[in-house]
Amino acid sequence: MNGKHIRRLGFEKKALPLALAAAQTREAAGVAVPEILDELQAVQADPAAYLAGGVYAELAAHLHDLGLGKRAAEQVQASARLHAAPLPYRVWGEDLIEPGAREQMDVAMRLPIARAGALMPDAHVGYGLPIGGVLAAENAVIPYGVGVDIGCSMMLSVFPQPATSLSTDEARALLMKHTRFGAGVAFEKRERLDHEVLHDPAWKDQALLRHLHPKAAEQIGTSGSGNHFAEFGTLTLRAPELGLEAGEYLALLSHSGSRGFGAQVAGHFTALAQKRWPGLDRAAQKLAWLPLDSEDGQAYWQAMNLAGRYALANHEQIHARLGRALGVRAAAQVSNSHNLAWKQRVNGAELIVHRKGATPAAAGQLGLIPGSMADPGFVVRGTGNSAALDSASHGAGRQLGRKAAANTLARRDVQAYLEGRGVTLIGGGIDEAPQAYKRIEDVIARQADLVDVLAEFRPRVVRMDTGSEDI
DNA sequence: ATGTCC
Repeated sequence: MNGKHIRRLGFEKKALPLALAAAQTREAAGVAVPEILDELQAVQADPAAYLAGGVYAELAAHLHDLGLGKRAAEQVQASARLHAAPLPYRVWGEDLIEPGAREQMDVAMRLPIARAGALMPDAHVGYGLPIGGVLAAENAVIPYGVGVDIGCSMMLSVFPQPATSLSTDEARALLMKHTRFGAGVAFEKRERLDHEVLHDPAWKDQALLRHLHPKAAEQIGTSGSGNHFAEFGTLTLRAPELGLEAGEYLALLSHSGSRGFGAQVAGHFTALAQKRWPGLDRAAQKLAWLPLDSEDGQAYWQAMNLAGRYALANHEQIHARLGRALGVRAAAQVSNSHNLAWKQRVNGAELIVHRKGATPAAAGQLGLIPGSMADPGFVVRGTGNSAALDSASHGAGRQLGRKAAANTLARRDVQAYLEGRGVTLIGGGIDEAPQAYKRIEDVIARQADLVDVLAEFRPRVVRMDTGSEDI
């Protein structure tokens, strides 16, 4: 009797020495080898029957545990199975939304962890959850339900002086000197500013965060690429609001996120989530989630919230640098995150509400909904619509994808659009052309029951990343 | 969205 006989029966790893020891005991007791092999096969077939005692008990216990482990793993994967039909959800501005975004939201509403959802009128196709998608999940957070740019957000500063007090040339010079745009861009060493968010104790809690801290420190106060911008313009208040009298004011509006730091956090935890559910339906692979009560889920929650605070710190520095250069203190400031997840009570239960390109719009909550580089943006106040999970759109939303915009739009079309509205543009790729976006007036009109408009902001001097194709 | 890897 030797290991070869045992291995041939399919015993491996820890079961192999256990089976061999039992077999040798039987052999010493005078049992013939073919009979022992029959007994081993019987233990293999039904380990539970041999648990009570005897020479095969230890082997049986081990095989029994293996079986339980396998069944548990199967149960875990079964718990990831999608529902056959999506939970019902409301859509605002259905006539403005491409079918692909609806299909993505349908898949999200079939997730076993989904409890409620809504689609905003700026919705368009994204990775996993569509942009403009709102999804409430139970005890789970979906990295791609938040998005790659964790904490992407808006900030508005209103200055107590007329819009005409800053010339186009002055505005352009200020933006060129005090903002930084582009992927990978950081502030020059001697220009860097400190911020309390860089001293947040959370940075020391995870190896990933410790590793990303230097990048965060060098990129703080920068604006990134894509649809991010910083712009001076005119804010029109038709009635007293924000602690200000009605009138026209000089204002600064910025759109920025958590830069390389947030992108790497998103990538790290998306990979962990996808690894966790190898059997997940292909259609939902990018919606892989982390249980909030798991170690990975807790780590993501901490990193995500740190990235959210960091993104707002970026805006604070953008506004502080430009405000200081202007020599004025802002009379009012509004900001909001539109790529983040929040704990929120929904129909009496505490759920995780993901907003991926959606503005929080609880009753009385202030928010900012920008149009495009040459179209107005709006200061809004939420109405607290529960069917929308207290949300609104985060902008106009794309009607052309980046490639489609580059293929169908011409520079002169964009220049004419900018000239017609008196907008000066620094940088800005063709894929960010106003014509690539839905009409903001339509998008605002479709969500009259989600937000009240308090003020209109018209951009005058806009800075964006150069992009691949300069206008 | 990000400088293609944590």
